[in-house]
Amino acid sequence: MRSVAEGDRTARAVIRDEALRLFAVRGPEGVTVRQIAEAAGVSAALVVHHFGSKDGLRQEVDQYVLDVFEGMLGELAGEDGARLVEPGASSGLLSEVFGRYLPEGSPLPGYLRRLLLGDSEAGRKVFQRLFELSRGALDGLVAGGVAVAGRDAEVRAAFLLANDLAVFLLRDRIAETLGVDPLSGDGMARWGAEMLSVYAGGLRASPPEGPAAGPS
Amino acid sequence: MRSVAEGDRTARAVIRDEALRLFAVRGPEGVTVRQIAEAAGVSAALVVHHFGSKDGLRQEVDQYVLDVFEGMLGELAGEDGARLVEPGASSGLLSEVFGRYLPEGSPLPGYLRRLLLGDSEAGRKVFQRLFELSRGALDGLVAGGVAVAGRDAEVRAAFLLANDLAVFLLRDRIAETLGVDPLSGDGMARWGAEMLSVYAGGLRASPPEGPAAGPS
DNA sequence: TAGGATGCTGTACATGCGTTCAGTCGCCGA
DNA sequence: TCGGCGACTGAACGCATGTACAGCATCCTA
Repeated sequence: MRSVAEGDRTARAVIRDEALRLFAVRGPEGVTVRQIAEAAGVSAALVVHHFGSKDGLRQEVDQYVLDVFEGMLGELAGEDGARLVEPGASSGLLSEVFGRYLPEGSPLPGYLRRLLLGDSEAGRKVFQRLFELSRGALDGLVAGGVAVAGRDAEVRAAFLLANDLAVFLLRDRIAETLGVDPLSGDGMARWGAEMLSVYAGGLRASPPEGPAAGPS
Repeated sequence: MRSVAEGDRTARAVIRDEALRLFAVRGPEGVTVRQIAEAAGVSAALVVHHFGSKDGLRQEVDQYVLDVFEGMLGELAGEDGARLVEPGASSGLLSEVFGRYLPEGSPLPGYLRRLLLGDSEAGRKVFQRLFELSRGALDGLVAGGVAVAGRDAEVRAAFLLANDLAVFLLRDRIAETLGVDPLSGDGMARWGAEMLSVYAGGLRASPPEGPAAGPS
């Protein structure tokens, strides 16, 4: 038999994808080689055959996620950063990217979450890249007159990025407490409205009245 | 021998404390019973003898952390919530609490981090409690005229809480990228200044000039 | 059409895990 | 003083893990 299973992906690709899916949910430590093999419909020995070891597989999945993510961010690069704080924007940069490029149940967000919270080299890269993006977006906002650099533009950009990531990292907790998933359409509208309101005028300012309408 | 080791803590307490320390760094899954026993200077069998099982130990550590944390929050309850957005405040509620009640190298923040990010019942409780605190603080700010409730006070409180937790959850990544630990004295001053500036007047507003001085 | 390379499997092995168990030591109430 | 009791240990058990290995089937090449 010649390595074709599950459509036309090679068995190698199927293993990689199943590993990605399982790693995203339970983390590499929480998943066994045998479980990955079963999910991919192959033997445990084949996993080792293709990737050398479990850690080799983990590294390859890391790299794969990095590449896919970079591809998504690359498509975004040319756009106007000022969209971020404009009417109708989503509840953040990441939600925007995910909502646009990933299907509903994609394991990528979960995997990236673990990457950001762990201390892998891949995680550092992702954060560094996001920070550069945030830094650039802030510059765009300043150029557009929508924001000022503040006394410390680096810290201000990091503050905005951290706030953005917070919704993503605490999604489940927020959903439980608020009763609405902040990354769903409904949740993004409510979260985004408050976020934009604060960013536009601080805590003293009221959000606009109309549904999901931006500051004049 | 009568169960006295490491000062006057019982062996049981020593085991609990060492487990807390190790769990905070590597997570319960990443620590073995034998490692906990060695760190506590006892046999692995004694760990099981006192706590029934590894999971029993984990549950007890969870409860212990919950109690200590609740004690810290209780002492804070009577204070004026408006302190949060006032000049000289720290870079957030949690940093404030930790800085005030915990010694430098305390494992508690790390443990709480894992609690908040995992999906344990204890984690849900902690977040719920913090949300109530945030909700109350927002009410205090509104009463003091420093903020408005917004169109959706629940979401606004969650937004403020999530932003606060973000610094805490992403501490390492931020420190690497910015070159300064956002929870150190220096980092808190810089982070807090930008945070307060945005909360006071939005992204269009500049932070004040003086070092760590608040809005007029 | 021979033969080597490649995809793939079942089995086996060493290791480390959580847990059990029989037994020792020292304290304390009767 | 003695008998029970709780703290505590070393050794062992069953199990799951990551990995190595020998072998089988299929394909590509010469």
